[in-house]
Amino acid sequence: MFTFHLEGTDGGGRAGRLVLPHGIVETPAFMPVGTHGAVRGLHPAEVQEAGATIILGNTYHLHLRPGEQVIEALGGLHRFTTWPGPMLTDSGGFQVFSLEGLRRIEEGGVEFVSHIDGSTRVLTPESSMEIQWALGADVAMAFDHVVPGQAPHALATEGMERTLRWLARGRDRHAELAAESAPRQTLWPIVQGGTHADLRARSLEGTLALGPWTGIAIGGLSVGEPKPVMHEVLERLGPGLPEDRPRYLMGVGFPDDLVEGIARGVDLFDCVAATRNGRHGSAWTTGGKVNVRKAGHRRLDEPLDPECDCATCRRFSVGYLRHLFVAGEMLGMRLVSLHNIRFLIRLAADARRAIEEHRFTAWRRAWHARSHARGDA
RNA sequence: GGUGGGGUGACCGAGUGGCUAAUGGUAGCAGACUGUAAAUCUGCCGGGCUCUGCCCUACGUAGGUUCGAAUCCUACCCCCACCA
Repeated sequence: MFTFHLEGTDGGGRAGRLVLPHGIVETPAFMPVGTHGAVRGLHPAEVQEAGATIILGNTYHLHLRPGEQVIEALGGLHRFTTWPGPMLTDSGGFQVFSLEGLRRIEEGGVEFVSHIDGSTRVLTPESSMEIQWALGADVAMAFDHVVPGQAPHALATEGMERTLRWLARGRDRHAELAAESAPRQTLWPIVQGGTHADLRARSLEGTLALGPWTGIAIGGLSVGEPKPVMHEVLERLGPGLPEDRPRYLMGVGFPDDLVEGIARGVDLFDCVAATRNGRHGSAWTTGGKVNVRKAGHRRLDEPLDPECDCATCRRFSVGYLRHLFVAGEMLGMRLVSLHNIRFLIRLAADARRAIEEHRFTAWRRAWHARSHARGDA
């Protein structure tokens, strides 16, 4: 349980197999985000059919609504949502970042003003573990302090050091909870440190000292810093990361980010962009980014991406998708969300195959050539 | 036929002498979105140009008053309500 087998490496990329209580995750893999216990707009069967092996839930949001006690009473997050495979819950640490005007950070924990009813909610490293334990995902994440990408050294230091102190507390609480029952959930730490090389190094060192861990996450990236900076952080971190543990780059990314992350040794990704952009009518395709709503698509009788095997592309024309968006039909948002998650899942699977077949560098080069041809960033 | 109300940019609808190419909203067009406070947000939205500005056209139609009119006056056309 909670084991990771590195099955092959090539051109910086890693092909692996992560074994979790609810199933196996072949890596590299993209994990769709289901904040409220649902990948927004999609039926679990659709998410499965798109090839997802593991999805996320969110501690903060599920704590607010419906509350972990309710989910526990209904059999835990898996039974509640009917998602049969592995799940991972984010700790609420990202909400410390994203809900910045609605929270106050103290050493003990973070006080949030609920955006739902204005009530005060406190999340601590310990309570985040208790909530996640009650939710019962395969993987729980440490409660961290995420700072913006432009954070100066002092602030990044504060967030990084606090993340380490909170990690020790969360680890201890999680161990207490886990000691009371059969193993069912593992806890992964999160490396912070912003864009500062020295802080990232210290964060990694401190994190490993608090281990052992069954996996390790890299947080605080794609939060406003330039892309080359993110790449550099990953490159510097790589050599220090245990080879036999999965590496999870949190909150990333766009298609190019997956390719570049994989090339720098990342095994797991998650990102809301697939579903959010999908709801907003923006699709990733092998031909580049497509704005489904564009007027020029009115009479386009072709699939979004002729190379895509998703349920949307197999059946519907862009002309129809555009109509759904213009008419405000929710089906349009669902169909493009579905396409986008399939696109990222297939991208990761293609990369995996290329690594297994030792042609990852060429595969990556070909990807960028196409990327360049279509003028993507 | 009479009386009263009204005709504003694709649509709805503010504006009642200068700060008005004309508030808002809708529709339309384009863009953004990275561990989801997001089915959200931003920009453009009469035409033209030698485009940090200039010119033309525009508030039912035609004329008038005024330095200046979508705003005041006259006539006409059309719409609505009520009365005959």
